[in-house]
Amino acid sequence: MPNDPVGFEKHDHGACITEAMATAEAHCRAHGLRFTPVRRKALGLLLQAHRAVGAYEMLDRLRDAGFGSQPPVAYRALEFLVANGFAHKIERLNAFIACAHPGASHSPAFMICRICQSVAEAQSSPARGALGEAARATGFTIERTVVEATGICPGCADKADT
Amino acid sequence: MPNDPVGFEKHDHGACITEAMATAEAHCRAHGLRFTPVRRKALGLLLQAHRAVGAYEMLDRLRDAGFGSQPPVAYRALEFLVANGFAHKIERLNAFIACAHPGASHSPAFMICRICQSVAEAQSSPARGALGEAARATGFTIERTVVEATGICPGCADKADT
DNA sequence: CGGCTCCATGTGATTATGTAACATTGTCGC
DNA sequence: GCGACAATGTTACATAATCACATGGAGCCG
Repeated sequence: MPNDPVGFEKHDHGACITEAMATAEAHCRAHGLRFTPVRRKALGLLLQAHRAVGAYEMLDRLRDAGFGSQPPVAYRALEFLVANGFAHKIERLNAFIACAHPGASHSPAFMICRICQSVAEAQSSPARGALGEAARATGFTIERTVVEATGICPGCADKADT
Repeated sequence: MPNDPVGFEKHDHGACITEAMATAEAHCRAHGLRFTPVRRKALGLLLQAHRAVGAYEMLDRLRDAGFGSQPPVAYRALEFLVANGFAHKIERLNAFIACAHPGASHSPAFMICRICQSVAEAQSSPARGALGEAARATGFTIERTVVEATGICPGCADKADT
């Protein structure tokens, strides 16, 4: 597996982590949610990794950090993060990634590089466009959408050119 | 599990099956593909079911029909159908469904009812819209897209009104 | 025909992913 | 403190998917 850098562009990584944690912290306080140690650790790990992380990989890290060692430990923490918009599940990869725009209104779309597995998050408005039209036409009520594109990220495209 | 009718509208089911099989048949002949008994049976089962079918459910039916009883049997047949556009994988459900528009250019979008699990297929053009814009902006090359909306189908909305 | 190659199939074994159920512990409001 | 409820931990299990290797049939070439 390649995959260390990610997101297609460079970040001030440390700052982006601290900020995301602070945002989550604030959101939980504001909404009476319990941002417990496992959940905090799980979000920290996702932010640190800065890529899509499988539930069982998360479980390993959580065990290393002294938490329980059974699957539900990881799944519950991830479920909490996803439910509250701090993370997203990438269906194509059966993996989870920290949200890149916490707080934003959120109908995310993802671009997944099939070479290096990196994932970038963008916004989408699926209700507009062909899908929304089809939904209105048939009487379907959209509650949530998954939009995931697979392809080649700029970094891998460059390497391939060589 | 509810789920017998599906697709949100009524069909002439028999005719739609025969036609889809014929289309597949023709496509294979034209492209030198081998439309073998397992593959034919698998497509038939998908069309018959007219809903999303898991790989292991497919395996059961194939075994009943006298084919092998190990997972690869189902996965290989499904892989063939998907690769050639006769079926699609619904990532949200880890299940497969017969293509509703075989032959069409194909960038499908799905509407999945969270009550009755029914699935309808629509066309999408993800390259236009917010996602395409983001891809162009970052230099990402889109090869394939997954677009899946979950929500409530008209049938279940009616029942809920009661 | 005989032999070759390629692809498809069958099978056993294993890995990966995800849930159900239930006991225990901790937190919060009263 | 006490009752209600949320969160955690663990056992066990269910579902989904892949690897590796042997067998068998279709088509080609000589």
